Amino acid sequence: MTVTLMANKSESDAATSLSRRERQVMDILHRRTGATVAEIMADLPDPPTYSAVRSVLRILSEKALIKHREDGPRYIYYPAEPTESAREDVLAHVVRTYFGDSTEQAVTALLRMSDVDLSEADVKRLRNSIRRARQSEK
Amino acid sequence: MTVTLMANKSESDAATSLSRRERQVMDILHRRTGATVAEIMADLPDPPTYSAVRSVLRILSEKALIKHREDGPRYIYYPAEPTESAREDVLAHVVRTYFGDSTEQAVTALLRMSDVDLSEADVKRLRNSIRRARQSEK
DNA sequence: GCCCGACTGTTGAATTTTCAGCAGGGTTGA
DNA sequence: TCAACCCTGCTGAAAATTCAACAGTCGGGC
Repeated sequence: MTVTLMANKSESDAATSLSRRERQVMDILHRRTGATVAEIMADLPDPPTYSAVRSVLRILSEKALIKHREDGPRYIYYPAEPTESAREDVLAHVVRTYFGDSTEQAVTALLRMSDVDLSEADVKRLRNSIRRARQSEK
Repeated sequence: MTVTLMANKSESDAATSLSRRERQVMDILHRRTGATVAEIMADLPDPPTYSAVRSVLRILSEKALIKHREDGPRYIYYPAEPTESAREDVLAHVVRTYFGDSTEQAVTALLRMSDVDLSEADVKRLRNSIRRARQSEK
């Protein structure tokens, strides 16, 4: 039997090992589920030049963190790992770092933040979506 | 009357504007709620030298993102903004970036990930903790 | 009292990240 | 068909980050 232990410091951190710009670009690609260079540039804080953006994209490609498809004359870049998969990693990181690994506290904070009132109806909806999600993954 | 608008791209990003090491160190400080240089160094991926860590700490101090108190002969560093406050920013960022601003989806993912079953008892517990949290903030 | 060890403050260099300019190729519209 | 434009690929430099070495200070044990 083989057991894989996650070293306490690594966390499979393709996540934390990115540079500032790299991370910003990845965020944009997840938010927009794909974007052109122009769109990325527009969304970046302190927008750099077109060339600068393309440099970051080249590096992300080399690291195999993004892919692109052609859309007429231009490229549309998107995350190599789909957003749905990345979600788990991100949530795990946040829960561990900011909530002492307590999922419950994280959920509480989320609901509180968003002024969700957790009425009966909401609970039912949550239950259903969780159930559906579980079903569809089998 | 003065109205402050949040530019759609800024998100008050003291968060996304940090360098790789800076972010890693901030994460560690939040996780441990304060740490010595030695502890930080031990937790960093690809641990650099003692001096390197201290450089990052100096920069974070200059940016007023961390403080320190003395503990006998050494310093204990901790985030200037307490973890509780930082939580909101982080969650908002994650929800926006990875869940299309849908808090509900984020909650669902969290619960699903952690195999929480959302029984009656759990719901009650959640309700209570939210209620308590709301009370105590008034 | 004195030495030893551990820690901080600072300086400057190596490395990485970020960036701009230029050349080449394809697409579009007249 | 042809020209203008937009986009990509690439190269090298500027800027920022990351790092190591050194000097000084403080506390603790002998």
